[in-house]
Amino acid sequence: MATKILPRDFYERPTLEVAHEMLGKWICFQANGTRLASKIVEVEAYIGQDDPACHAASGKTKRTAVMFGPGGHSHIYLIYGMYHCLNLVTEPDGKAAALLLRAAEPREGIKTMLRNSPATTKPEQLLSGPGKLCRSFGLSLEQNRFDLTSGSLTVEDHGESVSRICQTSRIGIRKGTEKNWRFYDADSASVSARPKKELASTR
DNA sequence: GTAGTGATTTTCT
DNA sequence: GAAAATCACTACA
Repeated sequence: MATKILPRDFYERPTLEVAHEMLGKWICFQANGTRLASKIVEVEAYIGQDDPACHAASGKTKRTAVMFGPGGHSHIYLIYGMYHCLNLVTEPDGKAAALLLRAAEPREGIKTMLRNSPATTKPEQLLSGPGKLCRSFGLSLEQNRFDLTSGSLTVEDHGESVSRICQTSRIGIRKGTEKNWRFYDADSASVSARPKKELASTR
């Protein structure tokens, strides 16, 4: 199966549509000659216009500027001072929206990922969460605003698909939990499912 | 086994 | 000065 990098057209469509099709695609990153690749199994949609949880909801800032630009770019930022989150910008230029990659299944470069995450020993748990995903990939603010169509960070179609897609409320945010914009592969062991906390909205 | 809390830095008000 | 889309460790049953 020939692999192909997703064109910018793929991203510049309605975010919820892209989110659905993003599951099963591969996220790939080349670092120091090592190729890392993993299958995306969990994403969340953040749409600036009608989403109180989106960082871009309260206006365009330096931090969220890339979300207002054209789709097909990476948006990485630091959360809670210690962890990074990787977003894929969607929608055409001028509309703020992005997909947060929450979890993936390791496919290539697992050895390197294990070295990046010493506390994690099981491969299926290397990428079971947005913070862990970035740590295992070695992503930081250096990779912010990368072009996903022509850089060392890309999303590819390997012909894999997801058998069952679940749609639930989002996790780990304090506003906008009523939006059911979280999508994940129901059959994957790498999903960062936390059923008990999903029901409890307060913290 | 579940539940609760601390870590740590970038960005915005 | 405060918040932020998280994770891992500790305590206790």
